[in-house]
Amino acid sequence: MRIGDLSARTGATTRALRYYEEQGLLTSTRSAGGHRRFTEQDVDRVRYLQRLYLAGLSSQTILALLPWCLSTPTPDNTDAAFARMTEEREKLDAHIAELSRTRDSLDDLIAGNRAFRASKAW
Amino acid sequence: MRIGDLSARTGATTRALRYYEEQGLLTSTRSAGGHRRFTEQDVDRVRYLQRLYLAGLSSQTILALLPWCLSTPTPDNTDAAFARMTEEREKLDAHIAELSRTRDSLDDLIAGNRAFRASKAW
DNA sequence: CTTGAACTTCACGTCGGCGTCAAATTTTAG
DNA sequence: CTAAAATTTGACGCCGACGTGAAGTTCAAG
Repeated sequence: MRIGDLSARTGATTRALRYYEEQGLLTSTRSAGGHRRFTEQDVDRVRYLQRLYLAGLSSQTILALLPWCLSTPTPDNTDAAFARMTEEREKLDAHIAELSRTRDSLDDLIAGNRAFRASKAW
Repeated sequence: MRIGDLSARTGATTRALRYYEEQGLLTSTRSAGGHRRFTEQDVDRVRYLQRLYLAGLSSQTILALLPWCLSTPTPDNTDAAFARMTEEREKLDAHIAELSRTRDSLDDLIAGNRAFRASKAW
């Protein structure tokens, strides 16, 4: 599969796909002329990457988790990945909590507005 | 009050305060020599700005909401501000939901790891 | 009056995830 | 075989909320 095909099937731009490879999140073989060749598995992989990006994880974080996610676990990387994932989960949790607080304060503003509108007969 | 005082009382750096003014979120009078003069009200105003920034709102968004928050409401800007706030709230909600899904999938990965570790006697 | 702290404007640096243009090459269709 | 489409690498652009000097001016204290 060529890069344009992978792009069409995942929705990621070709630029994004090259960026993913540059970051070590995606690998490819090359044709005689140097063009990238991707496989069916890469479609799933890119979709997975997109989910992680959408989740607010950075390339570095994804890179740290990906080896474990995609390869056969070994004692070494299992321990490290476990620690890293737990750490990320906690960060994510904190992030969610912060956003929730923000939402609440926004709700306060909205409630104030609503009350104000209700008290007035425009 | 000078910019350093306002900085000390709000925790915002002087750079940030000048940036707020540049963005139209804060106003000041000037001394004969051109130095900014702030009032007690500005302390509250900056703290309010900080809350909104902490809430993840951009300068542009804040700028759109501020007229309503700080001035006498009129029917026009009340409606606009209400719409804007509601919109922001929904974006935030969607973002939170997305992060929650990611956290869940991360939990799945962690659970898988844990089970794997438990099944092995290293 | 002098010192030095506080202040002024100007303007480049930062980070991440790409967008976008450019010139050269490769692949594919006819 | 040729023209056109796809792909390659390289490199600058962008956004947002400031950080971080730099060079010059002003203010408050002794």
